Amino acid sequence: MDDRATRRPLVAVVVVIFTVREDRLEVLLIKRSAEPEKGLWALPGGLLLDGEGLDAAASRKLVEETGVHDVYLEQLYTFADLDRSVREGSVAVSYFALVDASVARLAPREEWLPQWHSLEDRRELAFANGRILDYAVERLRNKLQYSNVAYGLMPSEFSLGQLQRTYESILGRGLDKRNFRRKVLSLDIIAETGRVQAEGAHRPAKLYRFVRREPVTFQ
Amino acid sequence: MDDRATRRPLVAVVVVIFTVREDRLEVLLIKRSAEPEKGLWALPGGLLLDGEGLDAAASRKLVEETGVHDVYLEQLYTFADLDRSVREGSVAVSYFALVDASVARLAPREEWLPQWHSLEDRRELAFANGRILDYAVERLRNKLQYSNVAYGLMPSEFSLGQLQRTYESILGRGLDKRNFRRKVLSLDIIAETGRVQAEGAHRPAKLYRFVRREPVTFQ
DNA sequence: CCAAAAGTGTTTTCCGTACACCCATGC
DNA sequence: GCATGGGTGTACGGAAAACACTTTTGG
Repeated sequence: MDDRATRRPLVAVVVVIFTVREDRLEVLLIKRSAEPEKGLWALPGGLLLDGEGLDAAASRKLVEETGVHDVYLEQLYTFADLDRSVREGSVAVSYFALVDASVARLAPREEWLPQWHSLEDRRELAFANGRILDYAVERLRNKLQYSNVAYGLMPSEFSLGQLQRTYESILGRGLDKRNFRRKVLSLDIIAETGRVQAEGAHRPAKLYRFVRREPVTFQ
Repeated sequence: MDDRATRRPLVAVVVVIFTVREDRLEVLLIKRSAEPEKGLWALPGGLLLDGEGLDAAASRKLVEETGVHDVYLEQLYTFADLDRSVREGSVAVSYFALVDASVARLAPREEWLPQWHSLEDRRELAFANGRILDYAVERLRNKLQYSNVAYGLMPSEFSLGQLQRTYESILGRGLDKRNFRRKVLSLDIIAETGRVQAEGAHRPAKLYRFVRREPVTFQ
């Protein structure tokens, strides 16, 4: 075997895929079907294909696991020696993504099964995945304040109430309705569609859409 | 030759080393002594050594080029295919660092000569180094507002005037003296040493030191 | 006494937060 | 008519920004 080759680090991507289901922030985890840490849950990831770029690999992983493309995807941080199952000296470039759970179609595998997990429920995380997850959540919560990332989680039309519940689920705390509305409207990231949504025994809600369904940051 | 080996990406680190000299923000560049892009200037960097971690490699590069250790060093972003001289499929993990120019001793090589360059003067930058540099400057300016990173650029004792000039050099704009003093003092990152510095025909300045010479972030 | 940098407070503006009531609808 | 979520304005407090003069020294 080529001696230099064994010393050459492998490069992998790891993707923290978030969604909001039933007012809970959830993350996609894969059940490991091989040693080490077999049976535990881990963030989806894998090696770069020959000649593939980092963003491309992350995007491919996202499609493989959820079937969605063109969602919010951002590089987070790069770790060395994250997953010792690959080999010592490996490097993992982490990403985070936001998908609309109602659009995602999780790969229906027997082995390496993907599944949404509530964030609290992280007892059985493999490797240092807990650290990445914490970091991703922190970044997501920050980004929410001064960008339009949430477009990745919302259907094409939505009420301000729905949007607020999504924000609250991610931030893990309640928000004041009036302050929330003033804030998101002042950012000019959403616009009225002119249509309303009548559901239930109460006043129908105006519907909004994101002005741009691509990353926009302020400040 | 092992076929898998040729497809295995190489991992490099690239370090954006900043300093402030004569009230100008400067960056350390290395003159390339080999093709491609021979003769152009590039950010210092290199491959990981066998078993070396990312932070360790960045730190080693910093010592090799400037002789300093224990300075502010932070991971920035990871690029694929940055430096095509290494090989296609390579990955470069970028870092940024801050050093006191009066302490740094640049490696006195003939080949691959390191040299401080003003930020404006970037006509002859190799590869995509310009992008990394822009990103590093942006991150540095942000970090300055809510951390004590500047400790890496200041001598052990300094006046508030000196500190303000350093901030202004990095931010590229003037700051109000009173607001600046109120701000940095309120952050509790510096403390009076009790000594003063008399230089020139004017009132002597009180000297300060950083309370902690290690990364501290607020908010 | 003059030039030069050190040092010092007050006012205004803006942003985040706290807070309570009426509106339109289905049943 | 009542329960339900939709929709709206104002007041307060803290941080950032604007702004000018006095102090201390060396020559």
